[in-house]
Order: sequence, then structure tokens, then C-alpha cells
Amino acid sequence: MTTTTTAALGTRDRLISTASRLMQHGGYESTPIKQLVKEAGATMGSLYHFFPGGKQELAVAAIAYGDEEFAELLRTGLALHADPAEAVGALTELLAEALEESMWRDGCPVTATALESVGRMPEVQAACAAAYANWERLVEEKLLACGLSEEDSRDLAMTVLNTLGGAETAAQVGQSRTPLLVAGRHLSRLIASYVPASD
Amino acid sequence: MTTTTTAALGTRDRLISTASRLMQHGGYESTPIKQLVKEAGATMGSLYHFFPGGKQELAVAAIAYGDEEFAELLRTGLALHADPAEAVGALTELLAEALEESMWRDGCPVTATALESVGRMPEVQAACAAAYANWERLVEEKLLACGLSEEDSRDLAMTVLNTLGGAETAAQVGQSRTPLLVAGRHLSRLIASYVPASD
DNA sequence: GTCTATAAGATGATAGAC
DNA sequence: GTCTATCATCTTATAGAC
Repeated sequence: MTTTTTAALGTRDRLISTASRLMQHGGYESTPIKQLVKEAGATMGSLYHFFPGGKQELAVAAIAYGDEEFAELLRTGLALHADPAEAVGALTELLAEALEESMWRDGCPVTATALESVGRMPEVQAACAAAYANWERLVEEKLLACGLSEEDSRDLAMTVLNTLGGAETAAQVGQSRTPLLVAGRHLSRLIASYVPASD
Repeated sequence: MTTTTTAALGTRDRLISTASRLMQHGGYESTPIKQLVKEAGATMGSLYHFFPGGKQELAVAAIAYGDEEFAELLRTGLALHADPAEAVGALTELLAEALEESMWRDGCPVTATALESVGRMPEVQAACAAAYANWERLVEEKLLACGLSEEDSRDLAMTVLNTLGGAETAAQVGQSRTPLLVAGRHLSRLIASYVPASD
């Protein structure tokens, strides 16, 4: 059996998932390692046992964890409708729901850290770039499967992800679902304008 | 005569513009107040003389400064073409150019700080939200002037800003103009689909 | 693998002379 | 208004017992 509850995870995994959650909220610099260790139910000794590279090494693992977690959410959302335009619209509603439920804190798991990392922490930056690429691939595959050209699929996937990311940031700062829901409608319209007639 | 060179500014203004630039790069927590003071050519005494509220009070002023600076860039970009779809496309090229020239550091002046501020620094968060609203209004007015309905103008302005913001983040992390240029093409297409026929 | 205590340095903020 | 010196605290990281 594969469990997903935090309590059943080993210390290493608890450190990673806790770091991912805290970095999702305030980014890297806003996340003191002591608070992280405490919330994970671990100790400083355990942290440096599993991550000799310290905070940055843990951050790389946390970004990769957030990458896969958000990929799962993307897969779920994209599978809600066969039509890609409808699927992206439904996805924005999923994101808006999760965001408001978390008191506007659970936005994109990497954006805050990504911006801090540019030109300062190359390994963290690379992990963030890999996450974006991974997510884009998921959207791209959905569009390809719906008959869009390779170029259109690649480009649209990029804009879909970037628009969702920007709208999520605005939703967090403004504490409102509107940016995400409006983005959903516009992305649906944009995608629909590329979808080949299906009949 | 109104000068725009840093050297001619008073200490207070140098602190604000320096804080804006450093926060644009790494956000709030990544910007130590001592480095800030040093780069501004000021001293700790001056900082707390002008900003008794310390780092957070300076951050609020810096966000407002970045707000107005980016608004000026937006006005410039939007004025390049009468047609709003073309104008937004040209704007993305402006942003991509400035971003690469700055070694991918000069992205949106508020995003990094905005994400750190959510639920932690209400006054900073409010300043960031005000900046977004200010920028949206500029795009909205452009669209209104081109004959779009009030609702379409408001919603499109929101998505234009959020897509630009998300694409700029991706461009920074991936060190590539592509996300911005692709966003420009898609936003142009989206806007064009709303513009009433002009003949 | 885990734990506590501590080191070594950075950080935001203040005091008080000028 | 400006400056330097200093404070109290926090931060990452390590040491060494268990």
C-alpha cells in the first residue's frame, strides 16, 4: 500500500514536503530552517544528515516535490474534459478553489522561490526551470492529442502555464478568484481558436 | 529642470529607487538593509530618519516607486501602435529587450515581493495590489479607447497583465525571450478577437 | 538516525555624537 | 541630516553525545 499521509512518511520525506509547502507560501528566504525542521517534526541533526548541502540542497528537493505534486493536479484538471478549451477552464476553477481554501496561500509551488533564485542559486533555478518545462509538456500533450499542430501545442502550452501562473499571483495578492476565472475564459477562447473543427 | 539621474537625487529618493531595484531582483527578504543602504550611498542613520518604520516602510515606498516606473513603460509600449493588439505585441518586445539587457534580472518590479507579502506584510501587500490595479487601468483605458466594451476591456486588461507577468517570470527563470514573445502573439490574437471591425 | 547545545556570522534596529 | 558603533536577535551550520 502506498500512503499519502504526512504522519506515515519518513523524516526525509517530511522535511521535503514541509519545505515545499513553506516555500510555496513565502519563498526561500522567508523560510527559516528552524521553523521548517520544527513543523516537519524533525531536528537539525536529521536535516543535515539527509541534506549535507543544507538549505539549498533541501530546496532543490522541495522544488522537485512541488513540481510532481502540481503535475498531478494538472493531470487531474486536464482530464476533466476531452475538449482542451473546456479542460483549461475547469482547471482554473480547480486552482481558484484550492487557492481560496488555503486562505490564498497555496499558489504556484515554485514561483516565489524561482524569482529569488535567478542569478543567485543556479541549482535551485534549474529545478524551477525543469518544473515549468514538465508542466508545459503535460499541457502540450493534451493539445497534441486534440489534433493541434506541434508548434501550436508547444506555444499554447507555454502561454497557458504562464497565464495561469500570473493569474494565480494576482489572485493571491488581491485575494480574489477573479483573475483565475477570467484567465480561464480567455484561455478557453484562445485555445478554441486553434482547435480544428471536430465534425 | 527635472533630472532623472540617480546621482542628483536626494538621499530619500536614492534609498527608494535602490530598494525598488534590489527588491525587483530578489524580493524583500533577499534584500538586506545594509547592502541597500550601501548601494544607495546612504547610511543607516539616514534610512531610519526618513523611514522610521524601517525596512517595511521603505518597501512600501519602493513598491509605489516601481509601480509608477512600470506604468511609464506601459504607457510607452501601449502608445507605439493605435491598434491595441499590435500595441501589446510591441510591448512584449520592449519587455523582452529590457529583460535580456539586464541579464534577466529586471522583471516585474513587484512580483517577488508581492508573493512574500501575502498574509505576512499587509501594508506591502496592499501596495502591490494597488500597483496591479494601476497597471490594469492603463491597459483598460487603451482598450476602451479602441471601442471595446467596458466589461471586455476590464477583463482583457486583467489577463494581459497577468499573462505578461507570468511570461516574464518564465523568461527570467529560463533565461529566454520566448515566453514573452509567444505571450505577445497570443495576447494579440486574443485582443483582435474582441476588437470591433474598424471599417 | 536523532538529539541538544553551541558556534560564527548576518540581520534589523537604535543611540548618541556631530 | 548624517555618521559610526553597538545591541539584541536571528540565521545557517556544526559538534559530539546517544
